[in-house]
Amino acid sequence: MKEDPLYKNRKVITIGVVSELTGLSERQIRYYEERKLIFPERTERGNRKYSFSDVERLIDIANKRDEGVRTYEIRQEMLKNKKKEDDAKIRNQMLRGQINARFGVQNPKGKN
Amino acid sequence: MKEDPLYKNRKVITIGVVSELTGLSERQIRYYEERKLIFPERTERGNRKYSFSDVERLIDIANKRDEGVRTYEIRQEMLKNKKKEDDAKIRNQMLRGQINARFGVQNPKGKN
DNA sequence: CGTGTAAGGAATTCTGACACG
DNA sequence: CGTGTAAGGAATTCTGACACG
Repeated sequence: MKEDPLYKNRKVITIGVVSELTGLSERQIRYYEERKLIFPERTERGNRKYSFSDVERLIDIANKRDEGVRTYEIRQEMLKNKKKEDDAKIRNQMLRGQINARFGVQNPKGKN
Repeated sequence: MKEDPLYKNRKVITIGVVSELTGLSERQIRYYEERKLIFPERTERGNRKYSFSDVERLIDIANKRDEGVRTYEIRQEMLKNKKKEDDAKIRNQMLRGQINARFGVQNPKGKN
């Protein structure tokens, strides 16, 4: 896990600025959240906060929408990609497991 | 000049979020601007927008203040550092000029 | 389905000022 | 000097709803 200087993923941008950055209306941005295409965090009071990644994703979404792609379809595509990534991650972990079993680490948790 | 993915330097964070991020009061943040330690941009209406760099600089400032350093002194230090950078930049440009004069570029602007 | 809009309220931000020290 | 605070107003954001298509 990398840490802090992942400016790209830190949720700090309010919806007004996101609207400026993307050219989308606040209505649209909120609607894409309703359709589970985007997942802002909230301030204590409840104001939405977005990351640069979110902004980029919104621009992607806007382009897809311009091509006539439905929000549902965009979501399906997202889920498909996510599944691929997750699968890759799991394969990776299994590989590590194999390696440790054969070559490594008598005492994985450091217990006695 | 690098371009867009300089997330670090894009002014997009409102003062409320900056306050959360730095632990400083909005009053303090505005005051450090008054003392020319920090230079937010503004939205159309006039709301301040800060970058991640600004946030980091504010954290630096807060640390200096905790050590008792005055805002005036912090500013002097900043200006000193800036001067160094600018001087380095100029030396760099002069060097390029020398190189071009001796070895390069008959037609620097591409004109006929 | 995707987006606009008016509605009402609550939180945000702004500026200029007084306060203290 | 550095920061808190109350003041008043303007812009922001939120939600739920009606509208159109």
